[in-house]
Amino acid sequence: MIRATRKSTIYDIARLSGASPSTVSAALGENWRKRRIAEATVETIRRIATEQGYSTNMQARGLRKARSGLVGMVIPLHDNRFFSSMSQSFEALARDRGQVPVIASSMRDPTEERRIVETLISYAVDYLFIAGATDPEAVTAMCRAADLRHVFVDLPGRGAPSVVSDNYKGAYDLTQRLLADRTISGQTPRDRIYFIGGDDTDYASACRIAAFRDVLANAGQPVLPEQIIACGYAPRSATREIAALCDRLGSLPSGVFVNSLTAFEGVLGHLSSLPLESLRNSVIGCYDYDPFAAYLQFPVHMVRQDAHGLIREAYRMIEEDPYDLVLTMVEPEQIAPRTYYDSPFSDRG
Amino acid sequence: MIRATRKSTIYDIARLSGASPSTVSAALGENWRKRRIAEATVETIRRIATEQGYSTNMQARGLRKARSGLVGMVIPLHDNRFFSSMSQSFEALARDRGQVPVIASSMRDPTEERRIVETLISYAVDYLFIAGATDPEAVTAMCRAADLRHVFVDLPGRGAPSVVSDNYKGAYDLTQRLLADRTISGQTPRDRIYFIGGDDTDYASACRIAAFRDVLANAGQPVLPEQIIACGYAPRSATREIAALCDRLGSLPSGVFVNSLTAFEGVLGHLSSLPLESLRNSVIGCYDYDPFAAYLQFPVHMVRQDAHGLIREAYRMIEEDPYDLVLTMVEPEQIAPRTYYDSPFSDRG
DNA sequence: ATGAAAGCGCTAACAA
DNA sequence: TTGTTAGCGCTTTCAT
Repeated sequence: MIRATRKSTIYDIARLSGASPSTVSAALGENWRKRRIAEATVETIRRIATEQGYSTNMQARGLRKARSGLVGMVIPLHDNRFFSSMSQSFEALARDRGQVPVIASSMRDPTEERRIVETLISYAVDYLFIAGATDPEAVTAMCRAADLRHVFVDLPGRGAPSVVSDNYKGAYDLTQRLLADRTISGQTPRDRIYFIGGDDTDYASACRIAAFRDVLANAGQPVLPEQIIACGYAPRSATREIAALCDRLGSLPSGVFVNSLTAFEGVLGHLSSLPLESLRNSVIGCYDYDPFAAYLQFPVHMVRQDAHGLIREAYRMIEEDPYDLVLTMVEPEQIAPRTYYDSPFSDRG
Repeated sequence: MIRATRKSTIYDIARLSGASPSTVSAALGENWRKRRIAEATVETIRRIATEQGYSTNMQARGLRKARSGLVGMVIPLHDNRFFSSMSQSFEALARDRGQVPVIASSMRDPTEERRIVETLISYAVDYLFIAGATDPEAVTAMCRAADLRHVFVDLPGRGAPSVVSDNYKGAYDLTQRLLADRTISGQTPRDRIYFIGGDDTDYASACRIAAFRDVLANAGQPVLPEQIIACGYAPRSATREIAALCDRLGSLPSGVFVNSLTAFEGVLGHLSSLPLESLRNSVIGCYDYDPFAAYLQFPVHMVRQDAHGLIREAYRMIEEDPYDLVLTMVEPEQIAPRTYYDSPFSDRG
């Protein structure tokens, strides 16, 4: 392997062009107009820079300017439709602004989250976006100390602007649709609608559960404790819980509100062991969207969160002056069963 | 909003502790042993640093050491099961090593890819991983000039070590399974197996097409040009092409090899408009895995690529001395229809 | 066992 | 229109 020569610096270009380092710096940057560098000089310098394969050392620039050109985002995990859509949008918007996105996943672990924020601050990111924060107060404290603008996404914090999905409305509408689609509406345990999946201490789930309760209460079918099965996000536990529920009831309940794709994956693990017939008298909804889940052999009502809208709003907030502590809601979309949905990104493979 | 005080530096800590900046630097770092700093001094300094909420300015350190602690990875897109799994693995492995991962998506655009590599070089990343490169030669040229270790993932380059999925074997096995599962095996157009989706100029697709041809040729059913429909990755075009094909044949063909999840999403758009009965005499396979696709009303043979294995190998390669130009293959896994698959990540929501 | 000083590559004030 | 200079915060010789 041939060892390359040292990367060239503005001093090399200065020497080669006969100009001074500061002239080179200006000529290569945006502000050569107000420094009144002769156009000819600029051209020569740029030509030489290109020839030498020069590129700005961003660490040096960042050190000098005390801004890095990096923008950080923390997400719970990469391997998730919703969050990876956020990443895609975030990257596009950051690049539009000439910034370099750094996306890190916290695995929903507060310690890891703090470590990541600390690291991003060390690298002097210009802004920080935190999606699904596990400890918003701690994040705000760290960002305040570093004088860093930040914004919460999907899960709000009180120390910074926040942009969240309208979970209440999304769940309200979904529950209503389930109610409307049900064939039976008695009051036996089997006739009820059950909520399964998620974590009720989690902000988003709490909102959805509240909406679920409200719709059913308004319909004169107040929710009993056993109708809320917040068994986490793991497919496995959802499989176990839905199986246990079916056992208790003697059949599938008349309706199931599944509170995440991963829980739905688990529910499916059980449903697929049932004869298709037994699904006829049940209505299924899932909070979150997956194109394949939309094509199962039974209809599934889904909710699609607007990841792009969330990030767009978050960027708006963080760039806005004054930098207000407002809470912005972004509405999710209801997806009818078997719809072929056209996402901004699903056209790329 | 309360404006925070300036971030503290080693000079602040030096002043507060009565030690010199260089002592502080050493005490805060790893090499205070060989600098024979008194243990007591180290402790005092660390205590004060913690009190002051000190954290290293990585731009300054990076500038001085000429390494940033950042590791870059380029992927085609975030919003994709396979690539986002790679991101997740990459992040974990980078963090194990105390590095900070920066993941950027190229949208499969060579210009964008070059721009990203350029940017990452500007930030002095320590290593660069390029997944699904569109122009490996250009990437290698840039990395050589910057004396930057890099490795190609999923799509090989000749200028650096490469780790790729064994697309030939994955497709070979999948095609054989389709062949074995078929009920008919005549030679009419309808009795053939069709390959749909992907881009035949793309390395991975080319390997898969080659395997597809070979299996069928070996079975005495040489592949005709019209059996290969490499219509890209967009769901839409797959829908159009499968519909056109069914039109031509008067029914679904006896087998379909779908060459990506997005193409499969499109194929599904058409299949769902057909009576379930008409699928009975067809066997469907998809190169790539999705848990929901595994639960459709008809059996789907799938192939699951080992994203984690790819990244693990890539890291091994890039850290190895000597840094050899070898090509490593990682085998994908065949997933039987309706399998409930337990991925390393699917247990998290 | 510790301090002083140079310098990484860049930008911005200030001079000329 | 351009050059000189200081300094961002850190690490690393080289002295002591």
